[in-house]
Amino acid sequence: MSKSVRVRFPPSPTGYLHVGNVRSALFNYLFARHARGAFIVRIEDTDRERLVPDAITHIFDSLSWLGLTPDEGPGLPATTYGPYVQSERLKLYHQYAEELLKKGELYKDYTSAERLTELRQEAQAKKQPFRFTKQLAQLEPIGDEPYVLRFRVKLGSDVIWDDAVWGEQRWQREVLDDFVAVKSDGYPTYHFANVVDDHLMEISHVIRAAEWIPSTPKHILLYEAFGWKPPTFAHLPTVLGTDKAKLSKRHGAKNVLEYRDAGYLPEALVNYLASLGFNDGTTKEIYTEAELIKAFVLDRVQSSPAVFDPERLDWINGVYIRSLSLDKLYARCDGFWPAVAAKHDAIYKKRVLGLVQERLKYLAELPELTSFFFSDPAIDTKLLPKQLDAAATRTIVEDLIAALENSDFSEADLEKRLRGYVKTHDLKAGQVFGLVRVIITGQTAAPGLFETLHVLGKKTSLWRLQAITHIL
RNA sequence: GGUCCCAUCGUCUAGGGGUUAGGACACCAGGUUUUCAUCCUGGCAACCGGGGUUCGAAUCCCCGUGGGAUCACCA
Repeated sequence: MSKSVRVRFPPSPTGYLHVGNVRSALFNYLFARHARGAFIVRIEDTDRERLVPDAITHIFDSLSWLGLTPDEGPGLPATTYGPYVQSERLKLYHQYAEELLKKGELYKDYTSAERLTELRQEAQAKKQPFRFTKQLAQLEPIGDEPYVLRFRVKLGSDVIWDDAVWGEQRWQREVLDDFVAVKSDGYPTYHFANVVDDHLMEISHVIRAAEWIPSTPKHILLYEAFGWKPPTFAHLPTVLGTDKAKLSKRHGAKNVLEYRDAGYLPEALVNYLASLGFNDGTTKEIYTEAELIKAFVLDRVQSSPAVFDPERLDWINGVYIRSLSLDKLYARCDGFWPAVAAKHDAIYKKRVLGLVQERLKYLAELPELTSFFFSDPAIDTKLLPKQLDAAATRTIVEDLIAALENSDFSEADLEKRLRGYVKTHDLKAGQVFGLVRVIITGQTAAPGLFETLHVLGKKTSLWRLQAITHIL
């Protein structure tokens, strides 16, 4: 048995979890479960300026909605690895920073922000890549200005790692710059805190988005400076928007809770997200979580970027909605019914749901699909069959009222009477049914007519037919 | 611009020295049907280009092109 698998998902509470982020969380989760290892959530709140107050709540709500339950993390029973919030680990970072400072791996830099911008602009003007080195640093204070701790990148052999997804990666040290490890406010940067924590928490695999590839060499240098063994790195392909650019706010990159609120099922989102950059080599499309866990291996993670396709998500969600039993689906519909449905009981709503289940792509469509079951629709007379003039329409409606007056409103009887009427009057079924459909539902597209009338009931159905005669 | 990465239908992808290059979404057509949806059947649609290597390349190599990521006291 090799060293146990421990992976982590380290969100920063500077924003909400969007689908790109959560894909990383999912892959970590699947990898951990597959290997019977630990899935750890660590909050990286070292950017004090951009903290978003309710982001942490949002992040945990998102993970729990998707069922990505952490084994270790904030709010969970304490372990020797905790705490799992970086702002509570400051002493640790200072202690390790001190160690590197003594070793000469870190140095104090008093360079001002203005000076830094100036240097960058100069480099820009000369079309040279800007690379901060110790020669550029201001090693002594002029007054009482704050300093940062920079990591000294020494020249040497290339930094190499064997990425579990991308294969061997090789970086020349010349292109790396002396990055900041501890900021002037005393907080560590991502690079520093991340490495210290991953080591202390005995993280075995760092599975994160591909945008981290360029900073991985810095992390490796840090491991080297400490004399620590780096974890295995596995970078996940970027998730792109339809315009092929990295998914972000400007795509309206929806955050996870927005999908919840639109009535996507978590298992459907998980299924879809898992297919973004991973497949098991079969033609299987629909996976339970257990199947994903079983199938998930890093070997089969893609290195080419994947475009997020909302239409495919809709399809998968529809598949899941259709596969649910009526009771189970009903249980998920809370909060999605139109307001007018409130005064109706569960039995009635379930019957309605039964009629629209196969038409739903996501639950937020419920109101537009079902509102006429709960309140009389407004009738747009332009939707009535154009082949019939007002007089003919009126006659048919009146005949129909008479024909249905004695019906028991079972689907079978409804069908018998309506078809019978069409036949004896030598009319077209489509025309008459279309007419009734618009009168009853206010729409030209709706569930089956007999089922609809049956569920709606005799009183409401006849009432709607009668009402229309007044406006014809 | 520097560095790095990526490249099979519009999209997600399978495959990979010799295949009719497979599946799914979307789209189109037909069937079922009272509409819509579901369901069934069929169709459209791809190996970025050029050189090599090879008996043979979409597959391996090189170059080009295109796309992406990243170059912060943000993560």
